Amino acid sequence: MPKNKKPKGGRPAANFDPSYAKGGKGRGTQKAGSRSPGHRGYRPEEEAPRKERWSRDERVASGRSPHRADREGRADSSAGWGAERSGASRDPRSRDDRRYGDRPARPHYREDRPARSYDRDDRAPRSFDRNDRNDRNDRPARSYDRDDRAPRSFDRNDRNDRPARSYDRDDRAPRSFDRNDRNDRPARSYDRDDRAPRRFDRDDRAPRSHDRNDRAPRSYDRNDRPARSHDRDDRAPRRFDRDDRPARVHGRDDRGQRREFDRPGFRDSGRRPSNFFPARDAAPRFSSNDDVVLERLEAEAIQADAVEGVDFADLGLGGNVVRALRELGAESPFPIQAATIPVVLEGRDVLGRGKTGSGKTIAFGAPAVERLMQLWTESGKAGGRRQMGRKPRALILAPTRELALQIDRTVQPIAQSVGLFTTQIYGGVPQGRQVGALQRGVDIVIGTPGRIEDLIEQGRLDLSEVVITVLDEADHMCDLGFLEPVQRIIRRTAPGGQKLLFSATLDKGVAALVDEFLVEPAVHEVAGEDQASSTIDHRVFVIDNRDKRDIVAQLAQREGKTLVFSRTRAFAEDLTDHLEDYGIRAVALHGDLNQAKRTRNLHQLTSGRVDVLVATDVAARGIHVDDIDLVIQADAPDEYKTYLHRAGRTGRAGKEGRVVTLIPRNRQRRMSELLGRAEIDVDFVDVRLGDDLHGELERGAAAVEVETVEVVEVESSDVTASVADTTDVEPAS
DNA sequence: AAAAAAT
Repeated sequence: MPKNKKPKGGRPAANFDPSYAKGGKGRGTQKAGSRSPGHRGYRPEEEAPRKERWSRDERVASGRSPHRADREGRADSSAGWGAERSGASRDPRSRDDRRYGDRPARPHYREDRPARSYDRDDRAPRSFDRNDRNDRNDRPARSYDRDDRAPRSFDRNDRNDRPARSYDRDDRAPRSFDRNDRNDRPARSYDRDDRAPRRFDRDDRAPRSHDRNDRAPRSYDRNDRPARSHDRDDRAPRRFDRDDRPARVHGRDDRGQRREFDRPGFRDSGRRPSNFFPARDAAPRFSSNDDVVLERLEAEAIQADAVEGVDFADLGLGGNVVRALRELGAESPFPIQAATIPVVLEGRDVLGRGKTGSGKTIAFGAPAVERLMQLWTESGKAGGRRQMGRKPRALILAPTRELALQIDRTVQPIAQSVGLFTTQIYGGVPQGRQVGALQRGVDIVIGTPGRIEDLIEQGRLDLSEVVITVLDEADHMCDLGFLEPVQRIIRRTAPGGQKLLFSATLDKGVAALVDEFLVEPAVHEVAGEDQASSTIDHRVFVIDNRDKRDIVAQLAQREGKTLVFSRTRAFAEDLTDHLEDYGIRAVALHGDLNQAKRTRNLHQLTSGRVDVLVATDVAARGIHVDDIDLVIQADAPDEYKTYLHRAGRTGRAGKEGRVVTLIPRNRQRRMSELLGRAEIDVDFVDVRLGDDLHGELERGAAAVEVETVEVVEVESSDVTASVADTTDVEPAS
């Protein structure tokens, strides 16, 4: 769709669609949005074909309601709940008409969106045959042998006509042909609902006695902490003698090796790489309390099989919340949820660790909502309608915008079920809508540190009544660059408020926050959540670095969703281009893209419109996309935690997944150490361009299963094995 | 190196 058809008043024509004026279905009326009533339906936001792609994600990303607004004034998530349902049911029109017919004007937003004709897919044709590109089935088998390949006439010199690279793919020249030409692509459901019920497989659980009273006593050595204003007198007395703690129920100490690193003096042993916990190397202030968090984490392990027969109501959640969870697809609690929900409801501070994809969002989101509701009731303020300017009472912080958005997708319906309002506060989108929501009154703020601080400084966000603060990916939020803003934000919340820290890799790195803000936190993890019980198959290919892009392409040339990690934004772009050169539809996700594109590109993967997403570590943590079955680490991570989080984008909720890490020869030792820290045992395989890589993956899979079993035995009988030795341990087979 | 504010 070329930019043509000048609209009235010099408004940008980008979103104007001529077909619209020709009388598409239900388009006759002139309503809000027609700038000039005499003009034939100038309503840039209502151009028919694009509507289908105006997804929930995009609405939410722009600060709008996840709901489809039926009329003005109900566009933010906090304004629309309930009304949509009842309004929609009375509306005699078809669903599509309801969806599109009355949409309020949103020119200020739509104009932010790139014009369709600048879409990545509309780029100028390259010199090879485009028609083949999108039909993977018809394309002749490709030899990945470099010399064999037809010279790529689309080599970089052809691209001189491209503008300087801004990573903004919308700068590209328009392409003439229509998107609808793509009928030769394999059929695909473009209509996947991101909020589809969780398809978590829960059949592998064993029975459990859900008895909270036989929990081990906790140990504390924090007598120096100031008393907390909160009323905690009803708590059971606690022991302060750490040695009294019972041994872990689970025989194997799955953190034993990591603890080796934490021991004083280990640093001097020469085995510790300098980049391990760099922040703490430079910050001796943690030294005395280093092990505290870790020790407690281990003390509170819940058995993974202990949730059999327990439902959310048993854990103390109210009927509305339980129903909301059911609608989200969560019928019964996962272990980490069973562990943390009752404790959060008690009002205690909680540190929670559950492996990637284990359901942490609900583990903190549902009880936070329920608790907010209870506090509200106790204070006698419940039941009233929304009050203007009601200050937020819960805050959820996340490290990336995409994660904040995703958390809101889970928490908002839960909050809505009890009449509470949420809003997202993050950067990259105009703040007006977010501020508007705050002015109307919001109960739960979900966002990223930068914009939250910004709005605080502007005096538009007041956290003084926040009594529940959640840090998702809490260890990451304590990394250099994040920690200080996070501290400043938490200091703005109500003193004595409840704090919940969650992460799959929660470790002593959160000590800075724990010491300042938490009081006698309960620490929970799920026992036996180690790599041996993982559904992820790990592989390492040792490659020649100059073949990296081609090997990535060869690996990504497959059915199924693939997530590729790159260390830098520039390489993510480069790889994306390279994949497209191979005819693999791929999009990028990194911080050089504007937020609209980030959201859109991620949605391209979740919706299945592309199979390959090339991302920086912006996508490493927390992001859930159904059915990613292959993660390719084009660049190996530097930290074992990064490895675990990236790998955790696949194999979620008991599904199978595979991770392939590409490393050059000279990185084998470092990689081996990293994997040791992550407690993953993998054989390295030398691989060359042109090898049957997928065959290699399949061959590896069977072997790994056997090895994994062996590793458990080795480690459980020798928890003191040094990390450096771990990957050298050869299975008996 | 990346992420997180907007300018």
